[in-house]
Amino acid sequence: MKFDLLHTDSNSEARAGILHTAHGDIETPIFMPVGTVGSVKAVQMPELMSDVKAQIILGNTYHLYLRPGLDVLEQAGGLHKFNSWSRPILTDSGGFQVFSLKDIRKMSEEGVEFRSHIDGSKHFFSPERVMDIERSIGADIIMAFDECTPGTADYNYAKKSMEMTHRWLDRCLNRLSETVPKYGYEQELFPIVQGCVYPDLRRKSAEYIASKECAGNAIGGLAVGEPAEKMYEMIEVVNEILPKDKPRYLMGVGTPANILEGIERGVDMFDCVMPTRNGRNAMLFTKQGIMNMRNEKWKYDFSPIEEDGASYVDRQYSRAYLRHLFVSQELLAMQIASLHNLAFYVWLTNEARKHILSDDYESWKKSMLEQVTRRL
RNA sequence: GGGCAAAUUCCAGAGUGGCCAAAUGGGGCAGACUGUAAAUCUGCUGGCUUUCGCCUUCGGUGGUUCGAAUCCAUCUUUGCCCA
Repeated sequence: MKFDLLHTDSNSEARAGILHTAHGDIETPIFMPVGTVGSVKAVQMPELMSDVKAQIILGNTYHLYLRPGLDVLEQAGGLHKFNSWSRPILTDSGGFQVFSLKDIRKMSEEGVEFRSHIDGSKHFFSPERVMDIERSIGADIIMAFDECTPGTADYNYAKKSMEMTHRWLDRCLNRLSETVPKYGYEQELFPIVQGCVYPDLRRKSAEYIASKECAGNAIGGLAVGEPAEKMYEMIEVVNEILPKDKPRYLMGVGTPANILEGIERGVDMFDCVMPTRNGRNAMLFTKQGIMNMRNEKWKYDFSPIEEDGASYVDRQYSRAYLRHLFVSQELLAMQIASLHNLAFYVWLTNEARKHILSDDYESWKKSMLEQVTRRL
């Protein structure tokens, strides 16, 4: 896996590059749709390819391990073949579930015991086990098993948690060195910086992660309860240390504004459930601002969803029609909204890339930021 | 023509003397959602007022009572049964 850094903006840390993987190239900065259980909810693969123009999607180790299970994935020949997504895939390790499923898991130095959210059964995730599972899933980029520390953690907890995540990283790397990919193409591990909102911890973590010289590096434990300003500050602290010649992935972020701010601070890759989840819940992100499609104000608005939107659905359907679909709880509403939002997110990062390459990212970002944060 | 039953706030439907502006569900309106336990969750839903509170409302009218959605009389409407 190779990363070509094409250009860095002269007025900020914003970068444009290309990440080469076994399943194709990824032009950065990029937004990666989340497909937790092997499917980007409410969106078909052909739509994801040609309408959203997604270059890479995510899967989740914890969820795929529980369903469909490793035997199915292995017999299918890996996740790419199973879900028929031929472009790159990244799997998150289950580290986020350590955070989001904190009530049904027990953590120790050895690893994490989850009680399945589906049937309550017990499953033990050690760093070694997670690497084996990610081998079986067969993503191009596999994330290290970490603890996603809550943004509200105190210093001592954050420090201990970070140190354990570092030890887990070593165990992940060891396990990977002892095993080989199952499906004949390379898999690269991205380690994850933690350290909560504490600059010295973040620096320490970034140094440790950088020292491993992995193919790419991730920043985790952000957008989990801390103020946005803290998040931006932590990105700056970390990106001063993470190598410039490797892609930087800000995990789980975020709003269009978060993404523009992240790019400005040198982040190359983003993922977030927001475009799909909020889309299913009737929230549309557009370059003019945010729309709640359930609102009565769209009832008689027969204009296109977004005149110059990034997807065909924006011109195919009117606001009044989409509102009708949401009010009627029609499945098509979620499909249209998800497709629209994902297309917008990918468009936003592609547009950022163009402006980085033409060296006017800062001025473009400033005007775009004003627009996307408006409420329509 | 006779008998019985019922009429409640947008809808359905509880409530049968004060704890009732009135349960619950639906609908409506608004908000939340950041490496997905989420097609989920939260709030509001008679009017006025910052709160206290006041006013109007349980088919119409007239009563009984300190007090009525609740009791009585009558009218209207609807449903069911018998002819």
